[in-house]
Amino acid sequence: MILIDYKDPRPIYEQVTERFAELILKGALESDFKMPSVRTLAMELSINPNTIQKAYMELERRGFIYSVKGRGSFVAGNDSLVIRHRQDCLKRLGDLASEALEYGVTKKEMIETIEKIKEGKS
Amino acid sequence: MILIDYKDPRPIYEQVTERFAELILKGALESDFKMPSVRTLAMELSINPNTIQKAYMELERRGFIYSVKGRGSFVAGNDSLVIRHRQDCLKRLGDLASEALEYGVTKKEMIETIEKIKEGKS
DNA sequence: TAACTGTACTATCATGAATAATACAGTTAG
DNA sequence: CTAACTGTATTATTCATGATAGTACAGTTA
Repeated sequence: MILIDYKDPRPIYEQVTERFAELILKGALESDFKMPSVRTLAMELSINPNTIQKAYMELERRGFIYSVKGRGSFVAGNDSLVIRHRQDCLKRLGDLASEALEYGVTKKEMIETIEKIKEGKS
Repeated sequence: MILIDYKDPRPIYEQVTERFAELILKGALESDFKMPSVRTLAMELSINPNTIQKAYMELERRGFIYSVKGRGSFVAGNDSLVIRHRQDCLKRLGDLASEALEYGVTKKEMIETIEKIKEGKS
């Protein structure tokens, strides 16, 4: 479910955070799904529990999960998260396109690039 | 010409590198323009000469400038760099669009976003 | 020749990521 | 009830990286 890439320059806690956010946003993890415990996941990934704790705190701060002392951490309802993320994707795309325009890339080229994308190539 | 943003999480040498790359790619610095010397620029920015040295080494590695011991560093010819950067922009845009597709953003939304961009809004 | 250039090297410091080891409080299955 | 699990918090240590500081050497130029 989670893989750590030690060639990735990003810190481990960030990779874990992003990976779970991705799974939740793509609907791979249902609402109220019980997340692996901090200690269990740390064991599985052969890393320190504090690193997982940091990732879970960040996921909770961003609304992806909720944690209950003694019970565990669970996936939060994700409808508004999905909507927010789509808006964020569009914003990032617009920003990147604006930048590309400044470097001389044309809107036509960009639109053609998007139209050429094969759907479902994950 | 160069400004350091201490709120930017990126290291200083990277900010300097990216800023010069931007100036060169946008044609603000002509070929063979003499770059400020390592020590001069360090003085101006109130940072360490080694930090500028690192930025210039990176700029040279990426083909933006060339350095001559005793004479200085100079902007390299930038035609192929510009072409390469436009291709890179398009690739990044395509990658981001592919990712957005996986999160449920439609091509139509993306294309509309691009079409709405006001040109020359830098 | 003096003052400038790039380049290289070593040492030091601050910061953040990660580890390590506890500790405490709440939950739950046996 | 209790043992074993949960999340959470805290402190100390290690390590890598960015940045600073100081020095040195080689080449250029007015």
